[in-house]
Amino acid sequence: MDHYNSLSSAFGMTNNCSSSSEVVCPPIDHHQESFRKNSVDQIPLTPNSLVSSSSNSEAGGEENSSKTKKDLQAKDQCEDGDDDKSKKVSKAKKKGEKKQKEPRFAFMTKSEIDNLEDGYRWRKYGQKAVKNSPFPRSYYRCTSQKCSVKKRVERSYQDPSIVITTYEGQHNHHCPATLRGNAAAAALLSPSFLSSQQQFIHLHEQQLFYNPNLPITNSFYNNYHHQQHQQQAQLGPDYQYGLFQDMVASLIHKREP
DNA sequence: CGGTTTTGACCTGCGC
DNA sequence: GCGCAGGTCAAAACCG
Repeated sequence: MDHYNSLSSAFGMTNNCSSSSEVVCPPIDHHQESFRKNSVDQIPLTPNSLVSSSSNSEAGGEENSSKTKKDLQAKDQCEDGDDDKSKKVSKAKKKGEKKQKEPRFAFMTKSEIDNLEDGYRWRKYGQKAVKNSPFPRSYYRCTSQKCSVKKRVERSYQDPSIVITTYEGQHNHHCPATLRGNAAAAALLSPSFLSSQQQFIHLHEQQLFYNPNLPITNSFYNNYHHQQHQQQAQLGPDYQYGLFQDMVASLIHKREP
């Protein structure tokens, strides 16, 4: 299990990933059925501001309300009796305190399945059309109470075969799932209170562990590297991927004679 | 019947 | 200040 440790160290498995920055993932190429049910290809991703701004919004927003909702919040919500304006949830409270962003961790997965099995249980709480994309973005929250981890899932409009998953926050409980009959994999995952970044690493480490022949090739790495340069040029210095380079390089080194 | 998904409205942040 | 886009809420619908 050598590469296991190398991966962890490459990512700096200590909890301090720079806050408010979105970390992207390495490309790990594996087509064979891994311990997950999905066959996937993982590719790097983007930083915090995923969406660029432009003009046309096909999403639009049916603003012409059909009056339906309205009263819902007006009713039990305003117990204070303040201005009806303040209705809505008290979510944004914390006066003065600017809501800090949780560290995010995003990666791309080549899969026909949108919602990838990651061992945790999620409840969908929203879906939005994404500007310039025909594919909607789905919002999920961890079903465990007291756990505030969220994830977003969307399909790349550039390559519809790619699913972009963004985790936000850190689980404060054990992994409840059994990962599709693979008890060993579940066992590996469960003892941790992992950040989403760490979770991702664990997943890949497990995949590598159970699939020693995963094709992590130089050509794949080069392709990945090229993509990273493009992404960085596009997204600026916040885009972090140096660790991934190290990690992938280390994998190549270990696997290639 | 309880948990999950769907879906339109609302909130918030940001750029102009 | 306004408008847009992303994110969230919660009633209703759906499903086991």
